[in-house]
Amino acid sequence: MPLPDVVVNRSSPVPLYFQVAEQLERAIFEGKLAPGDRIANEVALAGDLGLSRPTMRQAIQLLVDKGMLVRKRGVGTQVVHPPIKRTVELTSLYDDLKRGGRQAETQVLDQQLVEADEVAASRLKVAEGSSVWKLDRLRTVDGEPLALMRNFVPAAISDLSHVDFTTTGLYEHFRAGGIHLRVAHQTISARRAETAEARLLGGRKGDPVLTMERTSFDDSGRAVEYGTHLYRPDLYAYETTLVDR
Amino acid sequence: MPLPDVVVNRSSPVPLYFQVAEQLERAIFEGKLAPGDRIANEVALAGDLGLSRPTMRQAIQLLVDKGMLVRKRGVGTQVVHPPIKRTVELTSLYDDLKRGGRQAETQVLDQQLVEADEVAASRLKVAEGSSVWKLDRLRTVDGEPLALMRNFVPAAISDLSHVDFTTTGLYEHFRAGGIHLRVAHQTISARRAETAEARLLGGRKGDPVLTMERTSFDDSGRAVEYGTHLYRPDLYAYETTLVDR
DNA sequence: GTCAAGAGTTTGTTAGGACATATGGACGTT
DNA sequence: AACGTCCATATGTCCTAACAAACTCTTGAC
Repeated sequence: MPLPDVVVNRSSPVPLYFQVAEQLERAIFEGKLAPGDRIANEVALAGDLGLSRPTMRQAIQLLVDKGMLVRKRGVGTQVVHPPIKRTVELTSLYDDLKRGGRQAETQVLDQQLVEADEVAASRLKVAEGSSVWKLDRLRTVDGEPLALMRNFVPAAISDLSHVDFTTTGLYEHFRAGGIHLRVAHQTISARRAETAEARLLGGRKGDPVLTMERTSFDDSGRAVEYGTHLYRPDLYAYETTLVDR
Repeated sequence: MPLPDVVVNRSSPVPLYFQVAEQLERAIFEGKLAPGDRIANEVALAGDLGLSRPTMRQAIQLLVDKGMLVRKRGVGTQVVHPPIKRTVELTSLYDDLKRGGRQAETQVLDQQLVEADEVAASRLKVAEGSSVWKLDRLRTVDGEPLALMRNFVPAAISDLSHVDFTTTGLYEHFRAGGIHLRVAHQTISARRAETAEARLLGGRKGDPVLTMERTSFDDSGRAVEYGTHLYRPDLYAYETTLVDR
């Protein structure tokens, strides 16, 4: 019965369940816990670590939600995760790339205040014709065009007039302004690139592009951002982990 | 302070937290709780329903994880969800369409035992050359070709020899056989259709197609199914809700 | 030998209580 | 008028405790 060497620090401000989850996650990524391995039962684990069972359960639940562990009543908890990639989080492409250590660059094509059209207004739940920021960017990685991104942000949410988006990601700007993104709805599909799009993405008219439409909400439930993005499918794929509860 | 009329049935086998979550979810979908509304605090809600606070929290947490509610410490819990579509669950396309009340039909193009090639073997974590079922299907909706699906299932997991996939979905077959899918890894992108693919999907060579690669794991952590699917992007889009924890 | 009943194991659900911490507004000071 | 402090509020974390339900394995009957 593999029982990883986890230790908790009670004087740390980091929640106990989170400390445990982090260490278990690391153990799985490092291969100390291999897929198929069963971990000790909750009661024993809690006892060994000097924690209560609910706290131990909370730690395990976090990893279950990430798709790294599965529980079965009467049986135990087993490792599933094939150590490929971390769960998709609510971050922007910019953050993703930056963490991956790749040379991401952004070109701002357009950045101005416009009147919201019907689609943007309905997605952002603002009145048609109201003031929204329009932001067109081209993202390149290692010199290669990767994504063409168009975003709308209600003027009431944030002022983008003096923000330099060649060095700052949109989500990064929100975080700095105290706006905490919590939920996003996404729709992913594909279509042919139009002439202007293809030129910017370094391809030809009619090339297939991956399309993503996204609306993000903050911790007050306000719609904060609506975007339509185009990706070059030969350079980008969208990865997710689904977990059944 | 909107406080929905929720009632719990203690003699029901359905967990209390789930009963509460279901009714809150319905209230949101029916518009009784509008986006932006704040619900009563956990302690009051628990008291009114005769539940303990942990149970009430569990109910709310379920909806927070679904992206329908957001919590803010010191402030309260608010409704986010724009009542568009339910969360993406770990179901197959067949289930999705069936629930949508559309006329989904399946044509089995190929269904045989083959030796696992390198890719399938590595995804399914079986030895290269070992026995796997190969299943090629064409899904049509309302008479229109929608998806071309290729799936591999290890022979050790399930015997597909006598299964009629024109009437049974793959996931449905797993459930009937006592295999419970828990986690799936997906990669979504796009490319041009090849000649044979385009013909089956009712288009032309070079048409853009949405591609999805998926590996599913059951509640023992076993890889159960690996599939590569092609979708017609004019008829299908992949929708998700991301939630930041 | 086969199958069913029962015991043991492990997660699932629920309760009740306590203290911590972030938020926002009220109030008072500068 | 602007700023900072304090307090009420609501969620976040953690604990102890108990019983329920699902699964596995062993035991016993036929």
